[in-house]
Amino acid sequence: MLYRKNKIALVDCNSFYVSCERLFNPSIIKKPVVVLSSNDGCVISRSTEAKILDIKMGEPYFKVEKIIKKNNVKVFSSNYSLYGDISRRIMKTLKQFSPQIEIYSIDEAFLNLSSIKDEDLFEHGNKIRRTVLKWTGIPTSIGIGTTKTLSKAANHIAKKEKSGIFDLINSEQIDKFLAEIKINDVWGVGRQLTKFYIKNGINTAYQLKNMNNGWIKKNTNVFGSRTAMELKGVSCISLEPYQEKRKNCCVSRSFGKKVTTLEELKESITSHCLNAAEKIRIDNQTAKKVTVFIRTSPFQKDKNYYANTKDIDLPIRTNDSIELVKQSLNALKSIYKKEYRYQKAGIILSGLKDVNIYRKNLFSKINSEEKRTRLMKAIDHTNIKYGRHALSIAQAGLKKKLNIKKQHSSKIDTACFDFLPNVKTA
DNA sequence: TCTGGGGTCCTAGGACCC
DNA sequence: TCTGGGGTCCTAGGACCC
Repeated sequence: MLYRKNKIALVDCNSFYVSCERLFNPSIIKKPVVVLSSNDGCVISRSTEAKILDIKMGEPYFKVEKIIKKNNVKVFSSNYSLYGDISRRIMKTLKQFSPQIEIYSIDEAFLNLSSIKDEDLFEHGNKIRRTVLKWTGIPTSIGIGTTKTLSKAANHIAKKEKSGIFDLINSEQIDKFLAEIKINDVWGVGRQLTKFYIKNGINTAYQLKNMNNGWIKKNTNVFGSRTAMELKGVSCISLEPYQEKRKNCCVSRSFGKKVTTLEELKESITSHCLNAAEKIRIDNQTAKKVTVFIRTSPFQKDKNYYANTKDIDLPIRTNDSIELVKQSLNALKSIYKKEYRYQKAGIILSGLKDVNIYRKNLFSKINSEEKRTRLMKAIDHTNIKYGRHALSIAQAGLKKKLNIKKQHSSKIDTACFDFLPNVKTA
């Protein structure tokens, strides 16, 4: 039997959100820069210069504010439509290098490079990096291995290499490199598993690779054993080039200021619900269940903590905004308690299925249903044409934007000519 | 004072059936 | 009312990812 080994590359953008901001603002190149999560809550992207200042990933802004001010770190609120737009351009570029591509996240993709000769892998990776940089302006790192987990590990090393590429396939000292990767940096090993492995004397990727599979299976689960097998070079997690539609759709936000009244919560839930409904309509899906959740801040330990969720099974699966809002407001009323200061509210639509799979419900009045479908289409159309929230329903409230902190926005809009970056020609 | 948002998959346990 | 064994399906909660 002809055996062909897999060759998988993981392409990962360097400090992706920061790099996107730099595209439109060259003055911050080589300067310390961070991008904050929504509500300017946490640091979610850092330039190399900011990492050196010991600003950690996920750290709350207020905790690092001193370091930031002192070192003149540039701060940006996140601009997801910009990042999404740049991401699509990058993925389109990557597709030219392998039709077998799995877009894994906004800034990462696995590429199947099995058709490339071993000796050409490094140069091929180089070409990918150069092209992405030239066409989109975003720097990347590339790790190459025989399994997804190994390509992730290789990427970890690539981040520290000057070339930005690391190829574990042609490396004669795979074990030496794996020994340098800490167990918590292995893809698939999170907090709990790290704790467990360290307790059992497993501190590096190399040690995990050499553990007896029976032991791992017995003490963790199939996930744990898959990760270990993949480190051994046995492919257990296949590349998935086809993007499946989502199975759940969650829209939630923290409040800029704590919220106490039912009225305010209603506004936020309505607005989240409208967003979620629009998302699943775009994907041509309907929901079977809607879940509403609210909670107070989990960080204020001395104060009363309250968190609750309510599921509602929909009698008929739907993507109708008006119906979904009605149901979710009912759910909200059943869990709202007035003595609390709420920090976050959200909604989850689940049991999502393609519209076409389910025929129209036999008992619904066809006429009114079709009218409703047309109304939803009209709303979506108008919002695409005139901007989000051009059409909404009254309950969503017009004041809600006031309650979202976004002090450092670059206000870049890639759909607007005014923001085209300037290119100096030599 | 201030601590993100959106996903997937696995597992255990309950409900139900024969 | 008591007794057994085996199977499926569903769901909540946990762990993980970016």
